[in-house]
Amino acid sequence: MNVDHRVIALIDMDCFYVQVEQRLQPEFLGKPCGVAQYYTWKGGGLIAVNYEARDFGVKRGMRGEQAKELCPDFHVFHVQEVNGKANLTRYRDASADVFRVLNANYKLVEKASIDEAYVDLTEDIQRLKESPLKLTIDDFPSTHLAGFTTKTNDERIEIVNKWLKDCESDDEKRNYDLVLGAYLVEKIRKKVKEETGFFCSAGIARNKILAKLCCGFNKPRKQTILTHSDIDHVFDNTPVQKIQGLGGKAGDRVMELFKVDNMGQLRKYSLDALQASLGESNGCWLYNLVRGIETTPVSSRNLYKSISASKNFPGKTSLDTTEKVRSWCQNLAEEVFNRLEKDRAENKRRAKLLTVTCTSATNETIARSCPINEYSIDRFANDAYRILKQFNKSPSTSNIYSPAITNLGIGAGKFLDSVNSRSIADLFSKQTNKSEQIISTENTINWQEEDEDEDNEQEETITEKPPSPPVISPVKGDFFRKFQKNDEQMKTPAKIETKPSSSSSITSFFSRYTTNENSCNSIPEQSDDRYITCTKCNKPILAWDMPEHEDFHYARELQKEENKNTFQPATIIKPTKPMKRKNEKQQNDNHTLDAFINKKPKNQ
DNA sequence: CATTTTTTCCCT
DNA sequence: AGGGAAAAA
Repeated sequence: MNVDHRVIALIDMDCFYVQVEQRLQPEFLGKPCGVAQYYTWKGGGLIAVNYEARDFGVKRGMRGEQAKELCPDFHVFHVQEVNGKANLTRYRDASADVFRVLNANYKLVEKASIDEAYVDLTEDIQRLKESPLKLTIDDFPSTHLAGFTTKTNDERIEIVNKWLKDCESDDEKRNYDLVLGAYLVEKIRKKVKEETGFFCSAGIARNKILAKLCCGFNKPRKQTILTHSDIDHVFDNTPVQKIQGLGGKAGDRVMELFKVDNMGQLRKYSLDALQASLGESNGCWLYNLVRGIETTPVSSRNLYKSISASKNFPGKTSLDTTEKVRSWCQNLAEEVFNRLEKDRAENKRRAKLLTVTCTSATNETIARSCPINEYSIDRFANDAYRILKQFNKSPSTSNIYSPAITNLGIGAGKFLDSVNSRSIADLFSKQTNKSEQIISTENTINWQEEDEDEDNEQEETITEKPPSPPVISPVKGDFFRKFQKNDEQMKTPAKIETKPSSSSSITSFFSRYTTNENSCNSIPEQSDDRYITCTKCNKPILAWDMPEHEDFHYARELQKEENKNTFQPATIIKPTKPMKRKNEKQQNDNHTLDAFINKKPKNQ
């Protein structure tokens, strides 16, 4: 029962941003609409278009003005602007409305994007089986079967009815849990509509990739089931790029390498053939997928791992003075701060790492990080600006910033629960009594001191609930993310491209840019108080990595403990990796991939 | 000059 | 840590 007897749904809100705006202004329901960011440049760029407008050929990415030409009745909603920057808060809040409903009804919900959720229904279906119920076509008002195109509702009913009959008479009842899954999804979608006002579509299948794929087959306001027996037929008509993870360069490479354009054509390739070109992990993943097998679990995570704000400054609008850069640091810092504060209140956690990203007019992107010691707009803005100063090539006497910045972003991540994970770990580990030296340095992550009163309470209650066991992920379905291009024959001479040599990388790297203003106080030299010595392994660990590092030790201990008692039956995973032992796996992968990448000749 | 703004995950 | 791919509205 481990193989793939799960039932997974992918729920996707229909043209979500448009629905959010229409909920606020219902008079636009039923009319062709879209949501655009900004408006001065050709009426803004559309990031969402509803189905009424799509009938006129309006597409995402178009300009508001262009949409008007195609569809004179088209209405453009504009994303809220704060300090001259698009602000997506309204949609994040609406997203939270949706997830409140999903989470209230199901335990295993994974937020896949602002408007998409995976739900693992397997257990709910088992429960449902205990009290049998008689389902009729009326329980499936918006359900379709993948692989069958129906023009009319009567046709749809005929198909679905036949399928329901088949499932009942099927002795093994292999498909019956998909029936129940579709039934549950009809119900949850109705509930979402009732409680949020939003319509959605859904796909129901035995794994995430298939659920995601078939969700797109009937939209909007419909759901589609993909049964095991229909997979071959569906894959014969599924372009490679339609598969999640293969929509970009990876998919192009697969098509080129194996001379295929749809998924079905990949069936004729052996596991070895796929692995030879794609590596052990990717080859295995694809081999199984083509046969309808994919084991990536639905993880129950609702919270963002990072919060960021960024803005493009294209062409003439690029940030070419220190004042502009300073000022936008302030604006972005303000947005990040506001969202971070809200997140702290709601989720009792704090971000520990601030990351500044910027793209220069030379089209080079850099990202640099520094620890967050204190939540404040000015701290974020100052830290960001101090980092950016390092990359300004103009003399400090000038107010010119060069090369000018065409994209600037500030983000925060590495969240740490205010209910400190370290104290939890300590409570459960053997030597409880020496946790004090972990956070002792002044310059490290001492935000705790401000919150002492509330922390005291929390520590008491901790003993009550044991920490959720570390999820040791099984053969995590890997995607194809290992393809890069190296075709920078461009005229842009690769600047100072003297790789930050392997040695003292950070120091040497910055030293190249500190011609003026070497008073970069918050990014200290190598007399590093950013490092803390781990008491468990005696290795120097970056301060902001310490909590994770601690978790690592903790998880390891737990695992040791568990291995004493239970024996792990080696992951039962299907007909996967036969030969190929662990012996040179790494070398093998790298080798084939390198050859693979370098081989690519045509790339204009 | 111009889809833009996010977010996550993988590779090195 | 930092760069980049992929995906979504």
